[in-house]
Amino acid sequence: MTSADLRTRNQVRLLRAVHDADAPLTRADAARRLGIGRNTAGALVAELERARLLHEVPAETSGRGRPTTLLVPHPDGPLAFAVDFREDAWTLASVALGGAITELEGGEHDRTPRAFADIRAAIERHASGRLAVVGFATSGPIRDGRRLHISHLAWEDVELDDLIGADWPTTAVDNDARLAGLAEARRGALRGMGTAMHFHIDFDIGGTLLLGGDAQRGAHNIAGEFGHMPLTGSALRCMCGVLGCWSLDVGANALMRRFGGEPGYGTGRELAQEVLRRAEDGDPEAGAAVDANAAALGRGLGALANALDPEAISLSGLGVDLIRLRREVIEDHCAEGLMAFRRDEPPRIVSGTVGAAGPLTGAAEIAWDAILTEAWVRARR
Amino acid sequence: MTSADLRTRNQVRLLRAVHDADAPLTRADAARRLGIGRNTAGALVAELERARLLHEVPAETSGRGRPTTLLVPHPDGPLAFAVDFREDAWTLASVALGGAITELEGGEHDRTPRAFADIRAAIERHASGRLAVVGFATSGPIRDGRRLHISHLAWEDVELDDLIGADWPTTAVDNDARLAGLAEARRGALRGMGTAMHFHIDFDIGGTLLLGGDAQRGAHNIAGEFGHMPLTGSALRCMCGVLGCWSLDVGANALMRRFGGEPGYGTGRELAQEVLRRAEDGDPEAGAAVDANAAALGRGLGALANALDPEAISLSGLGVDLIRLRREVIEDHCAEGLMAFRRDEPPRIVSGTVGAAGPLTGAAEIAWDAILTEAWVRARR
DNA sequence: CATTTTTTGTTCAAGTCGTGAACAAAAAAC
DNA sequence: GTTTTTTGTTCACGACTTGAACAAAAAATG
Repeated sequence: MTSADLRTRNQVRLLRAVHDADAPLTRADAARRLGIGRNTAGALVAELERARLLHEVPAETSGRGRPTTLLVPHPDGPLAFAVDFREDAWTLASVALGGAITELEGGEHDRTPRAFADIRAAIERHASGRLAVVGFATSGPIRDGRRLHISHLAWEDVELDDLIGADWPTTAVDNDARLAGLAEARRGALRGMGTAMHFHIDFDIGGTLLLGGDAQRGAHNIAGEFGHMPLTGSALRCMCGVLGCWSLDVGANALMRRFGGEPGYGTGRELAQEVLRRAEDGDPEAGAAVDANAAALGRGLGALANALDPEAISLSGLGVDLIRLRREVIEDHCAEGLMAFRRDEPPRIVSGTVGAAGPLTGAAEIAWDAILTEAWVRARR
Repeated sequence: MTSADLRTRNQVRLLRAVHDADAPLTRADAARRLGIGRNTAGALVAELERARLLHEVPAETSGRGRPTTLLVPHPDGPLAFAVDFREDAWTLASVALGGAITELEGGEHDRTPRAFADIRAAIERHASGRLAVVGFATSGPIRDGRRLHISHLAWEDVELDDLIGADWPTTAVDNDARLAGLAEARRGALRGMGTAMHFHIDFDIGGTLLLGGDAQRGAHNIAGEFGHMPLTGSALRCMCGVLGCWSLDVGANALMRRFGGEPGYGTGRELAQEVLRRAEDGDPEAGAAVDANAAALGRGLGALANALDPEAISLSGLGVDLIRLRREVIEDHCAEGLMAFRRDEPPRIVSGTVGAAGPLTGAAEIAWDAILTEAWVRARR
């Protein structure tokens, strides 16, 4: 590492600070935050402005002192696109430095890999020279970052390379639940935490362990199937091939099974919503089902907290409803699952604040992660 | 970060390379490994020699070319001490740069916190000006790095600060199972892996998740109680206060329960060894017990692999015996617990290679981690 | 045995970088 | 109108890594 690399490194740190801040940073602020002199900050920013990575606009003054400038994305700067590919629809958005999301287009799809062609066409419709990296969120595990297993679309071992081909822009792909967790860690309820977890509860449970603001991927990029641990003593066989998965007792599938629906990825989401609504209105049968769901959720969270000791656990999807309707049930059963000596300091269980935009937001984050590197910035100068 | 810090950073990287290498590095080797020029390496080493952090000795020549030097610990360089504090005994060792361990002293103790005074006296007997940091391995969770919970010594919430006082040398403390895992990750069976797990099986199971060669600690430094997740459907209540812990079915306590011993931390280790011996000799009852133990172990490992996707899982303690006697049982039940799509690529289950020296080795690693920092090296120059 | 090849150590000029100090600039407070 | 506070700018300085060129030391070659 030469002294020139030092410069690049500081520029990346500066850009990262701008990207991560929730309010625009002033130049003097940024200098303090990075622990560098105002002169150095000036030199860094000047170069970044010339590279069209950062733009300075006058900041409205506040308090005394010479007025400073706000560091904002350059109007001709790089953009990340983010794609949220769901089971029957997709969304394409553009994301500027700092994380501001502009939805560009969305569409439904026919559940065949052809959908990727539609998405690529949409990307091309909106792409300009400013497009730098596409972040892509999809459901299902993505083994080694290349092979898709989306069971409810009956995509088994679909090669990602075949789908996106060589003519796509630079792309960073990851799993939706994991990206939702990343979004909470970077811009939501888990911000600033060293150890945290996130779970998305839909038909079943997917999640991720978040360490220092990064989602863990595992050795084959398929970490996060927490729903497929036998945490609640179920005797049923899960669609994944294992006996007794936690997911059998938590999420829409568990509600459907109880109310006669066939577990699977069809219209069950409406049924689940209806059960929640009825429970909210006082229907005892629905209430019992929601109780059981919340209890199983809490029990599993307690077990996981013993092993991984998160500071907080955020939930999305049905988890938000369960917290709203049954916080106490979740927390009580979580406490029961906690080792006695931990019960005075249980993990905080919170609703995610990024909400349904989680996968899209997380996709934007991994795209910007690919941009905010020394290699990329060095090449841009 | 000024250019002077760049120098320190490179010196730390150099020292780290020397420490991590399994064979002494030559100066030219080190330069290549760090990607720096021979001239820079020469300057770095000269300064480190002056700071008594590194010593150069002529390397026996091999192949052609001008002979080079071997980078070895300086004879007056800093030393780490490592302590392994077990339930009834302790060991004190001295560890040089590179990880070479010299056992200094050991002793038994009376299971009261007084043991710490003995250990401190031993440290003082052996300490010289070269002692830099003491790494300390103890059983039981250490909440926030300060409060000990060693249930089988009936130490509940013992304040570590009271025990080691202000007059101890700089100390890095951590849990023994976690340090055993760290030892495997740094110098054993898990070396070089991005995601791996280690479990120590004694009376029950303790373990750690290893990411990029580092053991995860959690938000309150009490991560790793994987044994207290309900992975095997037990209906018993565990000593920890939770129903159905994995540890109830794996380890010496499970064997003792089966053979009439009272679960607890007494003499059960001999009983467990006897059961293993009898199983090895073909005793059917003992064999069945060992089978059950191995099956429960494998089932839990499969579940954890779904969630955390380790490349390999290493075992220590009884786990080594279980692998030796029942590898197939473990692997079969692990596969049953794995989601179907992962079964063609299961985590490798291996015996740890550091063995009983795990906690001591891990303690040495965290001590050297505290030395091999930019702040420490800068202060030393 | 002399020469060539290979590898490593050493020296030196060149190019960068961040710093700290001093000063200028611009606003608010007095 | 003056003082105080905060920020921007300039510049000399010290420190670092690099790359090239050359020296040194061993093995290989003939």
